[in-house]
Amino acid sequence: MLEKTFDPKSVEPRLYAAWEASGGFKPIDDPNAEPFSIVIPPPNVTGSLHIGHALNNTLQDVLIRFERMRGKAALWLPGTDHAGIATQMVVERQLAEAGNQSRRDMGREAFVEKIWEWKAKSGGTITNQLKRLGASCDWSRERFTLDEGLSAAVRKVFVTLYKQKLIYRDKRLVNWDPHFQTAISDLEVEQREVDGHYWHFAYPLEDGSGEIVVATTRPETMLGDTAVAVHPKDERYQGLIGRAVRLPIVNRPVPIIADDYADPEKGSGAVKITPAHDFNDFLVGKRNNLPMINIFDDFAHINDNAPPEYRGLDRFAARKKVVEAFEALGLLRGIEKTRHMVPHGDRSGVVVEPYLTDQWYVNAEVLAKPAIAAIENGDTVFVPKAWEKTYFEWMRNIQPWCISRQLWWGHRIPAWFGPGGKIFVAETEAGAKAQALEHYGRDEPLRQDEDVLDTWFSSALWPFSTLGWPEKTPDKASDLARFYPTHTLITGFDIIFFWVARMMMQGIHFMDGQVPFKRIFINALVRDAEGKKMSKSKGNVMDPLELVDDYGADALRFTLTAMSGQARDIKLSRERIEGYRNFGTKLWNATNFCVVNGCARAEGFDPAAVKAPLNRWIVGETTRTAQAVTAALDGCGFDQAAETLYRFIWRQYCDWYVELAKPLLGKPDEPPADLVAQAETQATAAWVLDVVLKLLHPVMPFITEEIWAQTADLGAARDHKAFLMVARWPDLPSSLIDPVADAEIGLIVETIVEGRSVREALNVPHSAKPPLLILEADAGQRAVLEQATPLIAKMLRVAEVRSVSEAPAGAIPFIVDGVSFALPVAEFIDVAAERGRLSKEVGVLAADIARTAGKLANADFVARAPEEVVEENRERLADAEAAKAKLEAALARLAAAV
RNA sequence: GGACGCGUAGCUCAGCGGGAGAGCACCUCGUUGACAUCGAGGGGGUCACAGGUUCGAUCCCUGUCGCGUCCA
Repeated sequence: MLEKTFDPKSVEPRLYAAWEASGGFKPIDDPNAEPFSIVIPPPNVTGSLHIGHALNNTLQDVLIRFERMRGKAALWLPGTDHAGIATQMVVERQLAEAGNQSRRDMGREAFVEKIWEWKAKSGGTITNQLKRLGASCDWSRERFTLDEGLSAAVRKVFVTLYKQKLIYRDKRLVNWDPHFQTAISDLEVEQREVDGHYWHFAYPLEDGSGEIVVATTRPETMLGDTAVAVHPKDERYQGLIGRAVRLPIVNRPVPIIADDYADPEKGSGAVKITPAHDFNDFLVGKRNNLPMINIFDDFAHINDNAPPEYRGLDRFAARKKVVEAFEALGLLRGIEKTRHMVPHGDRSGVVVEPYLTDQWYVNAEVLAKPAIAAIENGDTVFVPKAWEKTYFEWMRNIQPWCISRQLWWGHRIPAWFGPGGKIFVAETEAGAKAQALEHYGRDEPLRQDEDVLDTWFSSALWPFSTLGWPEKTPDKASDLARFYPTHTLITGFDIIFFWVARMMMQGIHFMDGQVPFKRIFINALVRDAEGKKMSKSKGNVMDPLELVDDYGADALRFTLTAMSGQARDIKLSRERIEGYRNFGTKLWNATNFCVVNGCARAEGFDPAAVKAPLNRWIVGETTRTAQAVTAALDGCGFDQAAETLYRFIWRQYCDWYVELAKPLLGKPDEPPADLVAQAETQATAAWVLDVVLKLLHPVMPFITEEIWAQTADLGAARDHKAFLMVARWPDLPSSLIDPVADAEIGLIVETIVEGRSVREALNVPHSAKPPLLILEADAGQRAVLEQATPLIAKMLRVAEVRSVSEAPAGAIPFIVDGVSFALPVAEFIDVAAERGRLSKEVGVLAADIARTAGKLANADFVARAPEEVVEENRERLADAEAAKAKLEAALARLAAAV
């Protein structure tokens, strides 16, 4: 007897600890075992588990548990990302709250020390949360992007790419976050739609012969304007191209140039060009050799390139002042309200500035070429395939990758500046000094670049840096040799560009052309029940840990797995999770039934040798299920696997097998007539349950492991006594499927279903136990039905199943699989209801006959459709006509009886 | 503006060339030998719209409308 219900709260922590202690999360040592590896998308070390992580990591765990059970050397390598800005911000905020010195007062070294202290104390939050979800990561191999090994990998990659001239310094526009005073990546920029204005400014022509009107949402940038552009074909301005306007306030002449960028349809058709503060204008500036005047400092305050009265002003104050100045000068030609997209730093929340600075860049175009080819030729495949379009789109239009960040938390760039601005790049300071000595012929002071690398730079190396590179190399016996390339990457589409693509580039470049993973599974994005992206500000976040508390990890995992349909959003609701919690309970209760009814493994049980049709049927259905689940998981069809298991366990095993098995099993204190059949059924039920536990384990590891343990001592010992987690995955041959048993049980089931439907439709009382009469059936069907009398009697609540030659008056007819039944319940019959039921049935059949007959009358159909389709329609027609004739006869009898 | 995707039962979604399914919700009934976190039955859909291809279209193609995401 099991406990009344499964209690996740007590079981989950106990089992997780036991699993981990057993060493079962580590790949098996067997050198013959096929390696199967996954690297985790490293969550930010500051992170806490949100529902997206829960989905992503559940799917990874499902896959790794599946492959582990299939006997592979399965490695799920976990770790966290140092997450430059996010982490620095968290610690800065904590310092401020505690009233400590600011980062700048404290100095770089002390501040970084503080971050490490913070990491030691709080950095493990998310990994502990993953454990609550059941994630079977090999924690002994856990890595951190800033640990010593990964830092060595970063330095080696940087130096190598520099030597190959694939890393270089350049002055370009970057996304500048004035709050953190650093460049940030495109990924860290969030476009937000905000209310704004178009200010229409008149720029007087230099010769005083007129003016040209430009519109802008950013008036302050006019302080850095170096041109006005018009479209080369815009007839209105043909005479002005090549002339100049005098920039108000600044009092600087700037040329009127012709450039395709100016859109004649927009506003006046003329556009002001500020090359140092707008990405489009920057390109216009490059094309036209315009000066680039930077008007901001690192805080986005106006610098000395602007007139004195503007210097030091914040950009928004400057905006106001510029507009006022235009108004005062009588040059403000209009203000128009608008809503437009404005870039914000996703961490700081402030408006990001395009800012002209010196930064380090990776020549991504060169690295992208083999990474594109790898997808084109199938070395790596996307699942679903459609995502490769997104990948190609970006990779074929790739821009130089800005990798330097003006932060303190991260990998310090291994570059040293010497006198005269000479740069020495080396993995160590000693190396740089040696280069400098050679270059200058004497010791000169070197200053290391203050900047750190983009966090994504180290993430891009994750699939090989975590496996021991560069210390280990692919040709030696090592994790790297064994587990690279990894097999499947499971991640979200939001980081295809920023992470997936870059791992492809770096992996191929540094691992002798070997791709970092053979398959990329892109999981859906989790949204709330309204389809909104979950965010704290919307207040619609669902905390996975709270859901685990309320329903157990298995229920959450099953829900996420079942809803993980490809290329689609997941709208999560508590009702759904509740439903799958109930599913676990159902399995628990079914197990309890088995236990109470003596179902136990039999020594040497052979599923192929069972005799009873019911048992042969369930063995076949179990086989189908095992095959379907295996195929689904093999192809990342997680939702299909979950769906298949749900249907089999609930709708077949519980609803039908267990119910139909009851007569064979007898009651605990009342043995059935056939002890051989009883024993066989007990053994079969236990066997099916063991298979089911294995198949369900990857999705619902806790409850299955617990049931596995609770049933460990029932009957013969299992082939292995360890955890279910490392049991052998079922591999059942199709020969276990018996079409004869399928047909027999199918007939019984359908008879019960139809009979019940008829009873309910006519309101036959539960207490009524009429006989079930067989009017017409072939000999085989008759034998099956008569033999199944106890089953049908119990489940259909009939007294007996008997063959008769003619239906008594008032008997209700129904037809299953060509068998004609009658239920004599004259005393309960509501004639009108029955007439309605029969007429409706006849109507449905008549419509079907008309459609099918019409089809078969179409010569083209008969000639062109496949033979089996034509045949199927012929059968359908014949069956429908036969059934209709019988029901019409019954209808006639009903009329006669009244 | 460009690219991609999506419009199937009240809701969330499967299906994707041969007369449409599930879960939840809803209605009726039920203390039947594990399970009320349950069981039995039921209602409910011109598969967005319009053309086309085909013997046959929810499924393939084109267009329209609506929605979403990413990139400008």
